[in-house]
Formats: sequence, structure tokens, C-alpha cells
Amino acid sequence: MPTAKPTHSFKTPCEQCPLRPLPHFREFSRDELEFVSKFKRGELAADAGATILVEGAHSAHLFTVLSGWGFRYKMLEDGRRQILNYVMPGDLIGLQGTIMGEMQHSVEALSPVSLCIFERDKLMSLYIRHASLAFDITWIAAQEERILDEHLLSIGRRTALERAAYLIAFLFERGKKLNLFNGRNLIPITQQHIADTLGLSIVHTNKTLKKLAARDLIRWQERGCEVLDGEGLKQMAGWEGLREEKRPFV
Amino acid sequence: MPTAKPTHSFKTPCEQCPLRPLPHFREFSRDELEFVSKFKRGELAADAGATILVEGAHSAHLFTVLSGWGFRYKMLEDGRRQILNYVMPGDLIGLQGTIMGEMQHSVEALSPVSLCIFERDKLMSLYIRHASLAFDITWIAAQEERILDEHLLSIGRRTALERAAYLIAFLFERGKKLNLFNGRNLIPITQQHIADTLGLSIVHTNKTLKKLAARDLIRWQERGCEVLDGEGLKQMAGWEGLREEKRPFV
DNA sequence: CGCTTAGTTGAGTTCGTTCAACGACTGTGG
DNA sequence: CCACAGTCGTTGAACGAACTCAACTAAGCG
Repeated sequence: MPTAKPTHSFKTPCEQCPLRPLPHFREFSRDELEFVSKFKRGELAADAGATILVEGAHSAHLFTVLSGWGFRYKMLEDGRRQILNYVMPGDLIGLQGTIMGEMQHSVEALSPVSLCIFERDKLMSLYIRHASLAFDITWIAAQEERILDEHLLSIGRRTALERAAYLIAFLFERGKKLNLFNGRNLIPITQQHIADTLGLSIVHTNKTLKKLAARDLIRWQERGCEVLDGEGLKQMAGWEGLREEKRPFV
Repeated sequence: MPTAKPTHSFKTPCEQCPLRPLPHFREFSRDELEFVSKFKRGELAADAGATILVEGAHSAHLFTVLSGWGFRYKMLEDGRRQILNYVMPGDLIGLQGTIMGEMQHSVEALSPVSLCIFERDKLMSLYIRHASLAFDITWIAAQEERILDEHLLSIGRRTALERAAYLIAFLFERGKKLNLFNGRNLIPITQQHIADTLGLSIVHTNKTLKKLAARDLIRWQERGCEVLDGEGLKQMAGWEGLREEKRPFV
């Protein structure tokens, strides 16, 4: 279990951020970009499987994901693990730790991940000097809350088959918006991750995924889940999909 | 199903807010109080069982709970309901709708509830003029996220007995901090609510609660759950409890 | 007094679990 | 280059948790 995280002092200026041109994100003023650029302290690269943040830690940093896939999770004493949500480019991580002291969940990289590092001490000055960015951070927190609401509904009230369909459709939609697929719609995830997200055992998860595959909705391939029919998955889950909306990020 | 909500133009000044003296909340400066008082537009009273906010609505308001118990929930097409969290004094409701347009969950009163009404249009001016209060709103959103994380862990990975113990211990701790109990530790909730929170059927919920009662952890009484041993519940759930920390509210 | 809501209990069924074993693939060291 | 261990996915069988169906009690209310 690699925990080390190579720190690069390498720093792409925010004005040239590869994320900003994506139609999924809102546009930023010169003024905002300039401030964020000063707020940014450096970059960090994590290998697949590396732990980015640990439950219980008092992180001095706040991160924005630049590229790659990861996930947030919590564990019980005896090792039972629950994946709470997935993190993708544009997502802010470590906000809880920054605002309230201690992290209460861990974050792990699913693929190689690169992150922007921000200084937690400067967050208050962002609130004072750039209300629009402060509002954005609240927006991001409220959005995360929405997603957690939907996950809760899913785990609590959907059947195993619906749950699996929902999760994969969800990851697929997010990945599409962020332009994360090149040709093949491959989500870099193992069945163990799916099981730990859905609150199912790995055996039953496997059998459930086989049912989705039998209906030609997905195909399991080389360390990942290939989505064949995103709409079919949404229909199976009874899920409306994500809202079409420009979102902010820091 | 009562949906009407009697609107009072009655308005307690924030400086005399009954919540502010509670040790659970942080202190506020004169300046902050003055601003919040102007931000407040009125009060609203909801009967037990009344719907305060509806999924899909574009609410023009933001509320802070002044007194009473309520809950947030989402429903699937076919009527399956998932309770996401409970709302209690000091909680902000309608933030999602305010920031992102449309509410994606409903809120219902569990007991008679009174609320402060805020104008959604003035939220931006709060961000511009009072960074500390803006930070507080982010704090509240991040706190809600934490609670949802814990609920997700609970539903996904705890057994039925652990889940039930966790939920009741959670409601009990929150109620205690807010001084909501007078003598008897009675949580105003039905077994149907518990079932819809835990993602269980009502029959199995009943049998699970009986087990907790058999261990003298709770007792079911006149329209509610009486807590006999909060520590025992936490232990049974393997839950650490809420952090001891002053929290903000608006 | 009947009607409704909330809680209780038993019986039978379904869904999901654990246990166990095995195949395919990857990376590593001798 | 092969042997070996480790991870990931797959499958069958037996068990257990949670569900549905159904019937019944008790309390509250018009």
C-alpha cells in the first residue's frame, strides 16, 4: 500500500490550466485567475493506489484535482470500508479538514492523479477578498452534498441491480463531462471498489455486474468497466442524470 | 398530508435569538448580528407533518430552524422513500435550492417547527460584506457533508442492529447539545421514519428496535423513542460520537 | 362508535452473504 | 526463462439476514 506522495514544486499557472477551457466549467475573470494563481502553492502527483489524505490527519493543505480518478472513503474499526464518493478533475479535496481541523475520511488515487496544492491559511483571505470564489466553494460543497444525498437514496432504497446501474451511469456521466474517455468508455475501477461503494459483498457485486453485462449495458475489461449503454443504465436505475450546468472550481 | 404553511410576519430580533446563548453555538459580534437581523425577513411556523420544502421547487427563501424537529428526504418514482438527515435548531435549510436553483430533496416537520426566513437574493451581499458569515455557511455545508458521510458508512456497512443504534445515538447527541429534552429523553419519531432512514423495511426495523429495547438501551413510548443509555448505543454502533466543538449558524 | 395510524408478531420467501475453490493475468526474483 | 506469489474476476453451494404478506392489538379522534 503506497502512501508516499512525490511532491513536485512544478507549477502550471492557472491562466494556462487545462481544465478551464472545458465547457463544463464556468469562465473566470482575470482578477479571479490572478488570485487563484497566487493562492496555489504547487502541484502533487500520486500513483494509482496511493493515499492522498488520511482520516484523522490535520492537513495543512487543500487540493484541487487536475487529472485522474480517485475516491473518498471511511472505514470501521474492523476493516469494513465504505466508499463515499469519487473524485475527478475540478473536485476540491480536504475542505473538511481545512475548515474543521481534522479529516474524517481518507482519499486514495484510482489512477495516477495530479493535484494543485493550496495553502489552508490563505483560505480566509479568499473569503475576504473574493466573494465570488468564496461562493464557488460553497457551491462545490453544496454540490457534493447533493451527490451524497443521491448515493444515500441509492444505497438505502435501490435494489442491487439498480444501485450498480446508478453508480456506473453516474461515473460515466461525470467522466464524459470532463472528457476523461478517449474512444473506449473505460472507468478505471475494480469490482471491489464497486462493492464497497454499493454496500454489497464482492461476490454478489460480481453476480450483479454479470446481469448488467448480460443486458449489454456494460462489459468488464482489462482492469475496468466499459460502458456500452449509458442511457440504458440510467433507465435501469431510474435515475435522471446530472444537471446540465456550468460549474465552478478553484 | 398538510402542505400549507402559515406565514407569520412576526419577527424576533436576532439579538434576542433564544439559540445564541446556547454553549453549543459560537458567539457573534454586534456587527454580524446586525447584518443577520437585516437579512432576516420573517418567521414561519409549520405543524407536525407539514411539508416545509418540496423536491423540484424553486424556493425564493432560505431558512434557519429556530425550534422543533424535521427531516430531509428523497423519493423514487414508485414511492420508496429515503430519509437523508434530520434538521434541528440552528440548521440551515434550502441552501441547495438557493445556490443551484432547484431543490433536490423535500423537508418535512416531525414536530411543530418554527423557522427564520431569509431572502435568497441577499445571500450574495452576505458573501461580499461579511466574509466571516460566508465562511460559516461553508462550515455548515461541510458539516452536513460529514454527517452524510457517516450515514453512508452506516447504511452501507453497518448491520441492522448497529445502524439502528447509531441513528438513535446520533439523534440523541444532537438533541442533547441543543437542549431539546426536558427530563425524558424522547425523540419524536415513528418507526416508519427509522425504517426509511436505515434503508430497512418497517417490520424488520420493529424487530431490530425490540432487540435494542431488550438490552435496555431504548424504550418505545407514546409516539417516540426514549433513550435509556446513549453510551451503550454508541458502543453497540461502534460510533465515536459528535465532536465537541462550537458551531456557527445564521 | 367506526376509522385511522402506529406498533407487534409469525410464516414463508427472496436476496445477499460467507465459504471455498479455481482460472487468468501481472510482476518479480532466482 | 521459469517458478511463484499476488491480485482480480468467476462460480457453486449452503446459510442467514431482511423482505413480503397477513393478521392482530392499542391508542387517538371525529
